[in-house]
Amino acid sequence: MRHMPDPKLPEKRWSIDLEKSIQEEHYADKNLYNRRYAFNPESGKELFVVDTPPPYPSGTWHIGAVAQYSMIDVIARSQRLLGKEVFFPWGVDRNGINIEFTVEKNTKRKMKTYERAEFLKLCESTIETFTQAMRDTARRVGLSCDFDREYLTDAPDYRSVTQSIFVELFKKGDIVEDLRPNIYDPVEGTTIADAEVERLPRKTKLVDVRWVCEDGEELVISTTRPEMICACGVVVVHPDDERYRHLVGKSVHLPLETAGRSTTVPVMQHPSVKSEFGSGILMVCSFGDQNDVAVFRELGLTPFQAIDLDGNMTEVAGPLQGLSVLEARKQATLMLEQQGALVQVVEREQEIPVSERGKNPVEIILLKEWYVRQTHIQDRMRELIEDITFHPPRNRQFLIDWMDNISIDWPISRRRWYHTEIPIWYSEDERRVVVPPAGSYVQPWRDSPPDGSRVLDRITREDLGSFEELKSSLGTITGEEKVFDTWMDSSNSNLFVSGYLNHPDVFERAFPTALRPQGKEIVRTWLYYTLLKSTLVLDQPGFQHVWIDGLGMDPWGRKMSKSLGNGIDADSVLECGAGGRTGSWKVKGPDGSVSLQANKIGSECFRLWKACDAQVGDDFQINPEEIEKKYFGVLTKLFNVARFASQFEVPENLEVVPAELAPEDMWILAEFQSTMDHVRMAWENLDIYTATQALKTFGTGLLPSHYLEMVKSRLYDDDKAAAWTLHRIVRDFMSAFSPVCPFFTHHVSATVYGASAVEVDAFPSPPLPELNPGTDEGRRLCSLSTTLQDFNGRTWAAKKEAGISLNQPIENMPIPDELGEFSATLTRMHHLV
RNA sequence: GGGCUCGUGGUCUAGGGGUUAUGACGUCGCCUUCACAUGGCGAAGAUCGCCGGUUCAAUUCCGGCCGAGCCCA
Repeated sequence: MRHMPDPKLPEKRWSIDLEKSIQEEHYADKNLYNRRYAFNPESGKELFVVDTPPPYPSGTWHIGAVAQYSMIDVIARSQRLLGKEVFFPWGVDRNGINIEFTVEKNTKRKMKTYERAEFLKLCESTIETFTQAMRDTARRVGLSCDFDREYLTDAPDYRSVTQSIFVELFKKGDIVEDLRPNIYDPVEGTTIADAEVERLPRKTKLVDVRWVCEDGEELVISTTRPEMICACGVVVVHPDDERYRHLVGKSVHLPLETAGRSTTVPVMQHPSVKSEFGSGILMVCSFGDQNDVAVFRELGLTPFQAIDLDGNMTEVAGPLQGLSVLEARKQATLMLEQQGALVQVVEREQEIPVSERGKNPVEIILLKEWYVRQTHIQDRMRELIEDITFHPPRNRQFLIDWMDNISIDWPISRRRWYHTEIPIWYSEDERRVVVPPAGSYVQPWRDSPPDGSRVLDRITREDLGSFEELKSSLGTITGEEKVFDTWMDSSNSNLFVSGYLNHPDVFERAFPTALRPQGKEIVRTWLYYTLLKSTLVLDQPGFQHVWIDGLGMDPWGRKMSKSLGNGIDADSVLECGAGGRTGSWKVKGPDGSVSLQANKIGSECFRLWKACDAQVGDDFQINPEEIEKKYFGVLTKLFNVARFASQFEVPENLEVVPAELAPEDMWILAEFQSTMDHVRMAWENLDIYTATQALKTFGTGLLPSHYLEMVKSRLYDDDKAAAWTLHRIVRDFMSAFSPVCPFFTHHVSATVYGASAVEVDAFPSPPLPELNPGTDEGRRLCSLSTTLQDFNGRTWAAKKEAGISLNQPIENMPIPDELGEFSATLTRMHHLV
């Protein structure tokens, strides 16, 4: 046997250390990096802008989110491979109450005890350290973002867009100020949106209170909020409830003392009453819950303001004035008891609404706040989103469901600090407002209006003239102190990355934004609000495609959370195997603590796992042991195929098909072209799963097990056609596979073929179009594959049966007639006699 | 309490009205050493959550129930 040249790929196998050194090289050379991945709108290619979810830096990055980002990267890379000019932005969402909490916790001081400017500085420096950790993880998992164009939602350029959009919508009348019931967190002192409310189970006391009608009839009403009696506007019963029909129209006395209001309320009918709950009679207060809000609105009642901004009872509560809500509740119960109006108290489990971030029980109170009008535009939004392709299609339903529930406008003002400021000043008489010109970022709590600001009528929004001219007539102006809800910022992300305001020429070509990838848990917030903005501002659908992924779960299918102790750190998985260190994780399972171990994972294996293991939209279980077991072997196999190929000389020109291809070369090319056709279509459809599965099946199955075994001897004999076929397939395979494993394929292709797979900007074309799927010859050759695999398998099995090694001759293995064209090859391969 | 989604060998997963239900991991047996034991061949292992209905035929369609997840009240 003659000595074979050393393989061009020197490493014996794929390793995490190799992966890391390739990665470091990849990110170190900035010029090269930008040439590969930076957005160049002038390239002449079709634009494909990805509205990357800007992560919120809060210490560690959740592994489920990192997995999702790696798939967004796969999409970005696959679109580049298809020849698109991809903008894969890297943005970081840094506004918000979370960082305020972190600073409060770190310094053990409440926000409002600081100077506002001082507190903002603390927030900014704290969030910057978290941001840096996130940038590192982004590179470690291989994201090909345009990092030089990083945007931060707390930076002036981003905030100016938010402010400009506010001014625009205010002028159009789509943003209004109003005194309305608001969900309010009295502990944090801020309004919050519907979407930020969650429910926690808590024990509460349900008290049955005796009320007395004008005519002396007594009725019993159950309530968990006796302190709200002072804000009661009406007592209601169900229209079908025979028991109480006679009460309708009567007046009942409030069972507690109040101040400055009528001491009786009417009894009316309302269908929202649950007749089987308690006595079936409901007191409606401003505001015990959302249903109360609806009843007040529907019956046209004037609400009372019973709770102030600090969460204390107001004047209307009479003797309870000044008490906190909880104290007032106790006191009210006590007073009812003393008056003999208390029938009974029952302890029960109830889900109470709390703020998502502070976990404080929220109140619904009347406040003057800023709102984005949204109820009037739902029908138009529905029409516009028809044009958006959802991946998977069924996840469109999450959005529709949420939209079905929209009944009130979106409150966007918050009484917090580390957020974008509401860009408005009020005249001394409060009838006029000053707004800044488009493109500027202002902080009205400390700045004066900049040049170019306009004066508007506060109610009619009529433009009264420039601020410079009218300045003296406004009196002392007051800057707005409130800020925006963070969704007001992040729902501009697609506009921002598509060039809105900043790059009008790009925006024209890039909008609707090609792709919004995100998790399904923020459909009702991020996706919904973004689409709302696109509708209000541009009357367009915000996106061409929306790709909604499932959630990362623990190995038992449960949500990962701190309280369950079942979290897995992203970096530990990506670094598993580096420097020979193994990974081990202690995870709390349903039956106690479980120890998981893996030897090597890294980014390529991690990405391959996510690409192969779950379809988009499905929740996925994250188990490092399984990731390694199921997918590291695939990398090893593919690496070995490439390494094996790399010992044979690479033909001068891989584009020119040799004249003398053998039948098995034609066969594998037909199979390869069929695979590649599937892969190309899958990449076009943003279908990562199908593309990766097809490549994996071909690359670890037919190619090595059957084709390589068939042509080995030809390769050793220096057969040019076999070498050409193998190299052409390996090279193009690496290109098609590069979106999933960019560093792996880069290494192989750059080392063996001198051109990196990550730079390929056209999907590899089939070398023999006459063998494409759909052609007769292509179909014929592919149809032989089953028979061929079956024959090879039977032969190997027969040798095993006979106890002989694979390179021993074997008798009585007739080659099936269909495989006639391969008979010489098969005879030589199996040593058939 | 409501809505939506999901429920396929031990584990994860493909599929879809019709003869023996896909693949992977794991398990077991055997093989090999001239690309690859991080390999190859083979075997065992599923009443496709449960109960009804539609149908000549359902795991696949419909309804109910149970379980999981997300969201809402």
